[in-house]
Amino acid sequence: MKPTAKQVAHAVGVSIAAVSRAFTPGAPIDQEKRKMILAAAEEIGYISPARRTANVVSAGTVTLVAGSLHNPFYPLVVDTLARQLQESDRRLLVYALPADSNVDTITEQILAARPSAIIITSAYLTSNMARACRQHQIKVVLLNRIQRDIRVNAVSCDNYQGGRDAGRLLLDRGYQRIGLIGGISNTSTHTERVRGFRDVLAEAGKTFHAQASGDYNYEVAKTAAVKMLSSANSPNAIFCCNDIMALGAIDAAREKGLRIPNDLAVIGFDDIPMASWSSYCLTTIRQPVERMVQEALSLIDDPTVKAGDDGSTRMLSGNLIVRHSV
Amino acid sequence: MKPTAKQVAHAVGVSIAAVSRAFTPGAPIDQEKRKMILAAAEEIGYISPARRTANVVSAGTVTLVAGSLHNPFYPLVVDTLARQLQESDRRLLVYALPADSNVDTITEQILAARPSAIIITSAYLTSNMARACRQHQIKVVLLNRIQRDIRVNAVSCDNYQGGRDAGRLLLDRGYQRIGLIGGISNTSTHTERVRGFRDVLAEAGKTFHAQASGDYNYEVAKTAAVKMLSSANSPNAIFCCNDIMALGAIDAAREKGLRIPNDLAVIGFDDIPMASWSSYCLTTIRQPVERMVQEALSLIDDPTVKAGDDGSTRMLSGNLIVRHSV
DNA sequence: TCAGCTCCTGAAACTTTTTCATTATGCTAT
DNA sequence: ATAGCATAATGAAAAAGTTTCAGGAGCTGA
Repeated sequence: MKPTAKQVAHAVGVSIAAVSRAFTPGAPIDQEKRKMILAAAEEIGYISPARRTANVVSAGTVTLVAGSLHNPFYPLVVDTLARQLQESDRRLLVYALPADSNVDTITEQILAARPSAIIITSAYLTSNMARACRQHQIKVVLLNRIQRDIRVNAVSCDNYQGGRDAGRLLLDRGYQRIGLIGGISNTSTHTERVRGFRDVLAEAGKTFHAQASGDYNYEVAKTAAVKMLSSANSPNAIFCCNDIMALGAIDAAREKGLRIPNDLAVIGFDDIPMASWSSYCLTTIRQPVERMVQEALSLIDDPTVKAGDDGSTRMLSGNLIVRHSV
Repeated sequence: MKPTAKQVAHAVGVSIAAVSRAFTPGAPIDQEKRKMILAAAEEIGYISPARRTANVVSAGTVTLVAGSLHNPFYPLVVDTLARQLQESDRRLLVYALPADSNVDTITEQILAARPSAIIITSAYLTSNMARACRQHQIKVVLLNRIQRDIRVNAVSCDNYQGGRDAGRLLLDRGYQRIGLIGGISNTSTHTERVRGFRDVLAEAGKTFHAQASGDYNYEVAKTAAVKMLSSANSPNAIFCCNDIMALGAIDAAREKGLRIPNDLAVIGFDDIPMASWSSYCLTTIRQPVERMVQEALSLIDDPTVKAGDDGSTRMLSGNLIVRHSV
């Protein structure tokens, strides 16, 4: 038997009309009374019809908070997510963050839409927002981001292992002067990839021959690569923390007349569509986007995963895709 | 006096229950009868309560139907749209169409969410869907698409003029053997750009020196360019109907040892971020994405533009961005 | 032909919203 | 102080809308 307004009215000792008003924003009713009614309604499990239809609309909606879509990896995520949601008859709500801002700037806006689940990628989850989500019973999943200070659910490629794989390949191929172009230094993707790469080099008794920051940006990485390749005794292999930087490095090398991979080997990370373009044939670590998105959604769908709980991290291994740039 | 279900019921000659059912998805009612009721309701101006509350919820949400996000131009649109909507406290709902399918495959899904406005880009609006939207009082705006058979609102870059500008530049620079790599032939972007380009050449008494289809795809365009450049007496300038194809053409030329622009001039269309990468420095026609999105939203916000009305087309001029590929 | 089935329907029961008359409350001008 | 007035909150009842239910129409297969 479905709970009705009548039951709530009886429990609180008011008229049915009062219950209806309690659920209507702007209706003339005492705030104290409204609170009591809302509390009683929650206890009994009564949901007003208006709220019911609103729920139906928002139930099938997953919210994605993305950073800039300039790195082609993220459109890939959006695309995959949208498709997978469509298959299960759900919708995708997208927020794009202004460059280098954190989630807080639009937290209120996001919460106002009362989403039932949020996927955050390429942006920091602040403890502020984490608390708000916990309070509102909203599930949060970090995608391609890991954050140690806030214990929330996260899905990520095994960036450490990916970094190791990249390093191992370069070592196996016998490259001696190995350089690194890093991403944005306070991101988990950057630190983990670098750590994996460094560890495997260290195990072989090697260190970086050269090192620079590329800011996860084509132009910055290209400039860094030019500089790196201009030095005497320049590296003959470079690991770039993502693909667009790797493309920048390749273009830099070509401008200097170096041939890939004969004069310089380049390896990237992500496997964006451009990596397979025949001009680049970039060797890279493929992030299993399809499966990452699947995992993120399964975390959201899993009823045993509660909104307020401390989360776990699901780590998926990437695939070394060997093309011709190494 | 607000229109009621009773009036509708009376007008059609059915029970009030039937009217209620007509507005409830999945309720058992004859489709013919539902249509009649919906039509009468529209005439009388009756809106079901569920629809009414749903409207409030979805009022701040704009739906975008995009094709594949593989062409970097579309992530640009998504990004811009998301930001502009955020500024006015609204949300963006994204649908991604599986490659080469039309809107019909997800029409029902889209309509089930009861959007108040839809922006369609990179996908055909079928008359089917147009009719459905008209029935549900949903505003539709085509972005970067024009369709002559269905009169709906559209915002587009002036592709014809852009094609002309491209042609003029090549003529002014004195190129004699001019080739064309087209996009997908039944899109308005393709036909208009080609038409403008062809017209300006014709006015100078010239025709295409070579012509091929690149399918709006890097690899296809690159292959086409290789073939085009292998023929005896190959073109020394190529207009590509969008930027990724132009990048393909440049890469093809370089593989054949040609230098840009000395041996081959290439001009694209869109001005995607990669066009400005220093390896390409692609000369191209910039689509004014920011303003296109603005116009699309202003069409949606303009209360004098009615959902069911025949629409108008707003044409914005593109900008010729001269870099070093011509 | 007819039982069995599905699908559709209006009446009626039920739920919720809205209207309306009433009361309570507080403020102002005398 | 207190009459006069405006405002807000309330329940009863009317109105509006949804859901249930019993039946009827049409189809199908024995």
